[in-house]
Amino acid sequence: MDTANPGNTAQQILNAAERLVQMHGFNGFSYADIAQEVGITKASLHYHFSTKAELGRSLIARYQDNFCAALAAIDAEDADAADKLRDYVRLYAKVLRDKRMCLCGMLAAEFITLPQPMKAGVKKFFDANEHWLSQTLEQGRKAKQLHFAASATDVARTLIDSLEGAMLVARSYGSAARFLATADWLLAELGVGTAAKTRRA
Amino acid sequence: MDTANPGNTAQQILNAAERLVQMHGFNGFSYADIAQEVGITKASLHYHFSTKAELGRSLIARYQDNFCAALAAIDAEDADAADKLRDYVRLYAKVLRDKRMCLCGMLAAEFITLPQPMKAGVKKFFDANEHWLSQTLEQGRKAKQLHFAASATDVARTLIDSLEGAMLVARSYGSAARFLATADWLLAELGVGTAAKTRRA
DNA sequence: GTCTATAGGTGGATAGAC
DNA sequence: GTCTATCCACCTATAGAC
Repeated sequence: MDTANPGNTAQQILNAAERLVQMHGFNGFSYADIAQEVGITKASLHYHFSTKAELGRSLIARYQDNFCAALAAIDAEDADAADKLRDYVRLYAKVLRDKRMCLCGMLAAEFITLPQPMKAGVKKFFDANEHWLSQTLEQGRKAKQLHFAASATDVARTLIDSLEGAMLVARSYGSAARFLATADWLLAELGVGTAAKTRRA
Repeated sequence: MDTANPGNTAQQILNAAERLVQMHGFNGFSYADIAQEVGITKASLHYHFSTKAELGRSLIARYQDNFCAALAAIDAEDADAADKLRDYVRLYAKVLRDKRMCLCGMLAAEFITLPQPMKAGVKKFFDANEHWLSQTLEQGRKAKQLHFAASATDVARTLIDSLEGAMLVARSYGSAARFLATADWLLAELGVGTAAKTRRA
């Protein structure tokens, strides 16, 4: 959790690897890249993560943990389903601001080439997103704040698919604005305004 | 164009490379993979495509040509904007049926790592999609068949982003049905029913 | 146009000293 | 925990015979 702590090498390795996967893909970086960024040799990396597959597995696990914590934080902060969805989109936008792709979106592209444990991790991430979104959507529908005809699960999947795709394409144009435009359209279709959070004052 | 023609080696190479990129990514295959599939040596590949970057460039160019031809075929067959959009979705679904990702969607994930000419080609592909969709959407709106509040360009971008993302995620689940569910939801939001084509007679 | 042979580099991974 | 040294498989690319 502490990027600046020089003692915590494993976390520094994960930080570097995470950035590299999100930027270049799992097949687009090497141990040499991480070694240079962290400032140790390739050989030393194997002490912390015996194989690249094991490093990849750890990477997804940490990403999922952090993501789920962020979702819990949203639930703690917002009572409103519409506010929650807006903050959910902000979570994606924050990743894109560093010109990164969602870790699991990137891995989804390379899915076929991944070792089995990583494949399972990627699906688990999407499943967790779907679960949280479904609940949030259902909550909003019951409160007559969100409006949609399909099942909450189907809409949740559409949101995941579309937001991941919006990140994917936005990176080719180097345009976070393009991502936000698509995100706004999607939320608008559900009845969520794009302006600042609804305040009850 | 003729997969079975044994004389047309360049096309066979492109066919193999296209499949490999769509399945594994540009950084996820090698000349050895193509050589095996086509049945010639690695060295012979360089006679047809001097470098991997040049092969990638040719790949995108052919893909774009075929795609634009498919769009022209849709325009020739359908008068109706709703029918055109349904056929557009079918174009994507057809790619996914072979468990492939859209070539340029895959390359968008690896965008940062691509040689410059390939980057330009990927953008051109998305731009062509946007142009065709914008026109089709505008046509449908004028005919009061499609309904949307945003600009045709913004909706076109949302459709591209969302369909690419739906392909991306669907591949992790090995589920074409998931792609189709998202595609149907998107079209439904524009007022396009998911049932068979509208027939006038 | 396709081959053999090979160059020159980089991939992940290991052994063993410190 | 980190290092040096090294292995071997694989990468893209080239030279030159056929």
